[in-house]
Amino acid sequence: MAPAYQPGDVEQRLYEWWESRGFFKPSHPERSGPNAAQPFTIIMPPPNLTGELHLGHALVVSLQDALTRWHRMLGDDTLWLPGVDHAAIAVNAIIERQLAAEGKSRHDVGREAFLERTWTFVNTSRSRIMEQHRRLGASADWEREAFTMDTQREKAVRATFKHLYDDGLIYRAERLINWCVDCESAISDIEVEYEDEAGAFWHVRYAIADADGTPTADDIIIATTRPETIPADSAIAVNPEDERYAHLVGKHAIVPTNGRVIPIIADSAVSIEGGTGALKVTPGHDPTDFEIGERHHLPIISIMNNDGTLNADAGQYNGLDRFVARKQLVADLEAAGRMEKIEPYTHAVGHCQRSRTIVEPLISLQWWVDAKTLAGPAIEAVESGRIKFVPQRFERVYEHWMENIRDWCISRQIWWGHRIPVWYCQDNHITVAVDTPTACETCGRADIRQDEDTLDTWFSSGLWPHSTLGWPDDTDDLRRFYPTQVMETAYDIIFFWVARMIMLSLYNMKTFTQNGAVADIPFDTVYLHGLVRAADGAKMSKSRGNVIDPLLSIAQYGTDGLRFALLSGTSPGNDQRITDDRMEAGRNLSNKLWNASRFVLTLVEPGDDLALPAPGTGAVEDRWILSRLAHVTTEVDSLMRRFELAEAVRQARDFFWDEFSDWYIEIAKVRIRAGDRTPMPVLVHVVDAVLRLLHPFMPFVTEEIWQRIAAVRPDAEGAPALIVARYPKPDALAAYVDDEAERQLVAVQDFVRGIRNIRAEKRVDAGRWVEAYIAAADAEATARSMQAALEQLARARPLHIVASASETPSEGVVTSVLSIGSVSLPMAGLFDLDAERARLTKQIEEASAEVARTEAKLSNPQFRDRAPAAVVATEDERLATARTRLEGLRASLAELG
RNA sequence: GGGCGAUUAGCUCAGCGGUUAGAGCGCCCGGUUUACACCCGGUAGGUCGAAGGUUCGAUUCCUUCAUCGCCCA
Repeated sequence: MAPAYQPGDVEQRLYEWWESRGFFKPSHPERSGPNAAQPFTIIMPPPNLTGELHLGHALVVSLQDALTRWHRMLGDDTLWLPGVDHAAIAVNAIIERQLAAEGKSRHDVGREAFLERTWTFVNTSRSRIMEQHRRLGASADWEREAFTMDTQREKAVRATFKHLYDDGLIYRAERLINWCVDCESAISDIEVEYEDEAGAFWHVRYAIADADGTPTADDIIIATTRPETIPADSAIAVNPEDERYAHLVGKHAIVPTNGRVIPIIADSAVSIEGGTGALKVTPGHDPTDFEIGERHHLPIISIMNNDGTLNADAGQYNGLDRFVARKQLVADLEAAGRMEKIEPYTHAVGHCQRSRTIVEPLISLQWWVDAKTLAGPAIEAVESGRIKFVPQRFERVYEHWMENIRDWCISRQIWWGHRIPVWYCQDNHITVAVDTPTACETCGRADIRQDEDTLDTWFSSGLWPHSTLGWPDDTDDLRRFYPTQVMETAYDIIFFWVARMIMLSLYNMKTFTQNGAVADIPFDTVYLHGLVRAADGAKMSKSRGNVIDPLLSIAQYGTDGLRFALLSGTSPGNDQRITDDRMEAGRNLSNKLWNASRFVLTLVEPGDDLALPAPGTGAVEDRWILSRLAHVTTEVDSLMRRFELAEAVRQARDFFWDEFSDWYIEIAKVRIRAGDRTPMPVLVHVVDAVLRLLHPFMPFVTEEIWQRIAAVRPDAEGAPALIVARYPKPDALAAYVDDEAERQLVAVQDFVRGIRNIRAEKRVDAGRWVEAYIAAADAEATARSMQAALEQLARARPLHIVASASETPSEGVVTSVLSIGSVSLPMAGLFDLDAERARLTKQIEEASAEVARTEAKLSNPQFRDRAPAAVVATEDERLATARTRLEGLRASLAELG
């Protein structure tokens, strides 16, 4: 084995081997009998196919792969199903940009050629993002890889559309929608992002009309942030409580740009404090105004074209771009003396999530999903606890959103995506079908044409938990793996994915049963992770130029190093910062695992008996490390069950590095050099167990080493690879828990540290051997049994082990009094009486403080009465220990004279 | 406007009712101890954002406030 771990030599080879052996596929179809396995399924939330691999993906893969590998090792029938999302608007825009570069529009080339071109792009892009996922070690079942646009998913989309339509939950209606001028498409409410922008409140003076509609001298001033919509005004509204305008309600005003007469109405939606208190009402271009318009039966005037220019209804502004029109209109109002004042004003402006351009509310005929009806069961599923969120606080975010949900606009005016499965005949009869129809359902005419629009990408993503398993067909996968166990995604995606997956799955799967019970939920746990931020806490983005390329990190630190960094830094629902330090720590851990294992492997000799000793037998340090392993195994198990992956990996790491490597191996070395082979089974066993514990987090280095371990000690169950070997089970190790051995080893560590401490303090050369005394108290037998190891670790020879401090010399020795016993080093020439006195005095102060603190606590009758007995007992014990130590220190000081 | 999160050692973060509050990195001191310098040994470093309250006991629970960030309207 090489003296340092080289991830580059290992990763690709192992990955290909795992995949070729079929280890990524679910392996335990048996659900009853002795080998019964329960299913564990994670459906990968589909990454956007245009995406370049970033650290967000790396975190997703690290988390989902860790959960998957853990469950696979637990023996579950484990499936991690990968897939890709077709990212309709993004891809459509890319192809349109390509065409634009050639001086063409999509309309020039036509739908068919456009889609042909799109598919070519999609097929290459798709494989790249999944290839990159493989580099991260994703143990997903690639044979089941799904795509939101493939045939099976298309079938699911059409079936869902038809069912919803037949149930009256999908309808077509003309309503105010969010229009993206750049995408030339409607987008849904959640695809609009609001950003504060510096704008203005334009205060415009509208003349009051008399009964004939002629302007009077009287007027009313409105404040607007969107003067270009003035030609579309339908009314002026004031608050009914607003006394300033009470006399004008019921009268009429004149639209300054075109002289149209509009009513002045009272509506409580108008804020008295906002602006001038008088609001121009433009139902065709503002959602609030649209609602006011509905209440007052106002006409809806639409003055904008789909490309953001104004239309003929805008009069003289016909043909102008919306921003040009605004400037022109403001200039005209100023010229006409209608502009009272212009006030700087910062307000939230809606932008298209994709194109970043300002969204226009426009009236448009679109397809809608009745989200309110679907939300009912979706709320119930979470409130009843059938679906749980980790961390739980996001349940409230989810419920709040669901309770206030509005109908979902699902049609898009772009070509890439699932074309709406609706056909119209000449008489505009509607036919909705799963299989492409040849005639109108109503009148039988054959000349039908399909709706030109496509569906929101998230409509197909919302079906993902069941469409990937073969729904609407009755498939083995669906019966075997639905409902899934975990949906793991980022918290900022709750509304996009999680909410819609829950709504649509509950709807489609409402009659699905498992073992005779309704099994409609898509997953029982939603695990939400946070954002990966740059080292300075900033969000990573291309425009900031602070993006870390995971592939470069992998090249530098190994996949395991990167995964360790991401996994040890994540806690449910919280953002994390990624730094080189953390990845370095991961690389170092890989190397430490490699070297510790390499060392153990070089020690193994052909004749060694590698069977673990029975519980309670063997050397005290063997019992100690096995007891610690049992504790760590239990701890990791319970942390994993609570999705505390970072803490689990830390515990495993700390055990391996601090206890096993720094102490157990060092102690075992001494025994082995003396010809004692009994540490061998313990060494091999602990390395094996640590590799198992860490495999879900750092799959490559652990597998690479484990293969060599298995070569000298084959897996008890014959597993050919760590990826399919058994995870350490807490109950199997419970018998090895040994409190007394742990207590004894704490004393041993204290002896060694005590001596090292004095050596460092007295500047004894690191390589020099010194004489030392250990007054071991009730760890005497242990100290004697470990004499050689103690000598080596403390570099102390001759080392005298005695029962109590009274048996050590008192002249010229430097002493440390420990919780159990004490150590002292004869210092001869180096001994400085004053320094020693000062040292002991300082320690006495600390010990006295501790005694005083503990005494105060224990002498409080309230504490004795009300604190749990176990806590009181701990304090009693602490006091006794502190007193003993204090006495020892005082005795040492007294002996100095 | 409503809600959520964060605030702990120089940095990044654990801990979330009961030890003298921990880790990694960094700093300082010492190391060619035959697994590992991607390492080993030893130090230093914190009134746990502020103020109240509950409790025998608060970094941990409650209230208010401050700063930063996010979500919703």
